[in-house]
Amino acid sequence: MARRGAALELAVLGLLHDAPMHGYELRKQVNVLLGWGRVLSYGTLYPCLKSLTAAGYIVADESSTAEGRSRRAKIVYRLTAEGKEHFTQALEESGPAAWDDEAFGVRFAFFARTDTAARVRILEGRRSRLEERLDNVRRTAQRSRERTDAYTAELQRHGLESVEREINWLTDLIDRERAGLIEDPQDETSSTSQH
Amino acid sequence: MARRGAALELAVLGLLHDAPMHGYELRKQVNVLLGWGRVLSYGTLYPCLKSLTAAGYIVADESSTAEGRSRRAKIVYRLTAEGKEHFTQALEESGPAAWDDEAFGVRFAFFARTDTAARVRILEGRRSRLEERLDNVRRTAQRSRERTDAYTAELQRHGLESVEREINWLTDLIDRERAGLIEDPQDETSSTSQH
DNA sequence: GTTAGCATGTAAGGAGTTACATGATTTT
DNA sequence: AAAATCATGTAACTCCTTACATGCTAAC
Repeated sequence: MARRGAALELAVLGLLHDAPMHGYELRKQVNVLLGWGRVLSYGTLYPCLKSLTAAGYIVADESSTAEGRSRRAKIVYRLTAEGKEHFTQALEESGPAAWDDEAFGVRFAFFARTDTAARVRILEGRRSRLEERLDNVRRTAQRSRERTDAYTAELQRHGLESVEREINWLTDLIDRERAGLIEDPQDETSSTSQH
Repeated sequence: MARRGAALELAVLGLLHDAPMHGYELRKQVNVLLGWGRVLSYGTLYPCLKSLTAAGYIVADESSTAEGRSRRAKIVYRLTAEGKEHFTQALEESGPAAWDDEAFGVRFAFFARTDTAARVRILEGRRSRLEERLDNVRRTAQRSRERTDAYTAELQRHGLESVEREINWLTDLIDRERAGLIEDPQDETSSTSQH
């Protein structure tokens, strides 16, 4: 596994883990997880559902609305036992595949079902990935005498600032994880969540 | 035009407008324009250069290093008159095609060669696109009782904050444009352009 | 002399979009 | 009764990446 399109599959599996759903509803939820206003098309979602069905991770319950014939079926997808197993295993993975731009958001969304150690590993991995990028950019920016107009400089500045902010966010989250301020929602041990 | 892959073509044209370059150097520069640490592969760049050559917008100067035979050629690409024309025309376009995530960065990078009116139109278009997204997300977030765990909420919060920050950045830039604080580098007439 | 960076490409395939095609249900 | 939203899919296409294949040139 750890293919490129794994993020979508994981999102689907995780959402169906919460509750069975139609493809239509699923798409909206996936859009939230994928975040930042990008919308997933049905042309991507339905083939994905098909392949997950073929793999045996989900099943399609067609409630054929009585007489069955001409009516277009409404399909509710739900997770199988194998699907649950697969999802759980996928959540253990805390290596580079979980740090990618795409995958990270989805992994983060399911942190409630990920154990603390893995959470910290993922957050730290993500952070060092971004830090790497940051000084990569900074190095090449110095080295090559590049296009020096004010707009290019402003674009660069703004980009760096955004990444720095992202890194700070991750640092805060890591600190909070380590301090145990974010509790496992399954745990009933009193969580004194401090904003 | 205004195809999806137009951003890369525009970037190449714009960079070659500054100076003739090897494909190798071009890639590095494009990476800067595309920003945020993404790197363009040769598998994308060279076919693009080929198609731009076929279109007559650029020419490939092969300096066959004397005897010409077995040596692998080093190729310097440079803009033709038609390419220059095409680029200039492309910069006039200030509609939705210039507000896309991909395209916007590239358009911004060439703002020095774009007139103030078009700059403001693009910045405003970009801003309203982001605002649209923002309250789209906010609306759907309220409506559907969705996954309520702390991590999903935090992800959402962080995403919204980032977009808001982006909008503020754009607002500042628009104000500065209108106040004429950023001058056209070519212009010597002190333009206090007040929209 | 060998590593690192410079330099040019191609073939296969993956991930996703757009546009199309169809129909049911709810709200106004 | 019309409009909006819910709902399911497919075919063609595009952009881009990965992996491969080749060779030159400077530095250590």
